[in-house]
Amino acid sequence: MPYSSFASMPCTLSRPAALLGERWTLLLLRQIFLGTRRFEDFQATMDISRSVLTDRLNVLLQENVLKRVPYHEDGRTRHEYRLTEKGRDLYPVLMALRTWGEKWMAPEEEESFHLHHRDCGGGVRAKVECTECAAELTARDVQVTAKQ
Amino acid sequence: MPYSSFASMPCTLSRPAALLGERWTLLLLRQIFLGTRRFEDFQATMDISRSVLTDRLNVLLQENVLKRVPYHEDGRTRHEYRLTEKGRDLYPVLMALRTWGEKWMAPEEEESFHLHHRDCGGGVRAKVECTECAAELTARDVQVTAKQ
DNA sequence: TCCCTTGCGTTCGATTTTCGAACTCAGCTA
DNA sequence: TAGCTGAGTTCGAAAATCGAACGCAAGGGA
Repeated sequence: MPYSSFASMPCTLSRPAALLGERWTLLLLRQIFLGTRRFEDFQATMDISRSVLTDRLNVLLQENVLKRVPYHEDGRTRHEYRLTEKGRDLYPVLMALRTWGEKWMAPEEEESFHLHHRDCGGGVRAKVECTECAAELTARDVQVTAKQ
Repeated sequence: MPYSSFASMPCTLSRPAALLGERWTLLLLRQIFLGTRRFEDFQATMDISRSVLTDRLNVLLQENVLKRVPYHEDGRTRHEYRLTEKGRDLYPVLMALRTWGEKWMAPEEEESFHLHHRDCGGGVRAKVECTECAAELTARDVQVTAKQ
């Protein structure tokens, strides 16, 4: 079973994991959420090779995580990469990574960006919760049952 | 800048992203959360090559996401791989992936596992919330400011 | 004692991915 | 006309991954 075939496994976790578990994809999404939209800017800020950048952008376009949007500059039409609704919905994944990174991989100095809620100025964190009782859940609170 | 150097960037998102954005690592963690603990079982369920499996397990051991725990079977001592507290804390990341996968990549048939809260039987989902007002947040509700 | 099995790796040559540098191409601009 | 710029494409070299075979230590059975 090659790595890519996880993309077709009947598991709601393994397919996203196969997509985002490709080299550069998570870092690319991080840049996009930070506002980067153009090929040259991805190349400059991440220093990814151009061919791999092309490939990753195309995969995300195909998966409908990104869309190409035309814009005008200096009188000519170009395209930029923007998140679709599906792409914007990946925000909790990135925030879960950040929340984890802050707790467990933070260096001595503090983080380089501050995130806060526009309305109230509070901090931001990812969590898992029960859809019924709204309790915060850890792996131990969750029972896994194979579907019959 | 090679891919691996993101591991040392002063960003609480890019370091975890560089770690989990390595091929197989997310899928390996998925198996571990599902209860797989032994080398042979990882090999059998994921069909990853043995050398890469060795490498990924070692990276996760080094990062202190996993620990080796001795156990006895047939009178001899062996080791299994278990999550540390740091590793268990990755649960929200995996659940965020799953929540996204369910919404956006679910095939016609339903998922192969059911997850539910042990105490009340409710469903499980990942979300991002404000640490002050507890509102659920999307990317648009969050302001990013560079730390000065 | 000798041989077989098991679990857990390591080694190695072949195949895939990724890398970096150069090249292409279209549409301005001087 | 020549040059510049954004957005790729191409291609040979380097790195990562693959599958299959090998190693090895600790039982168990004959």
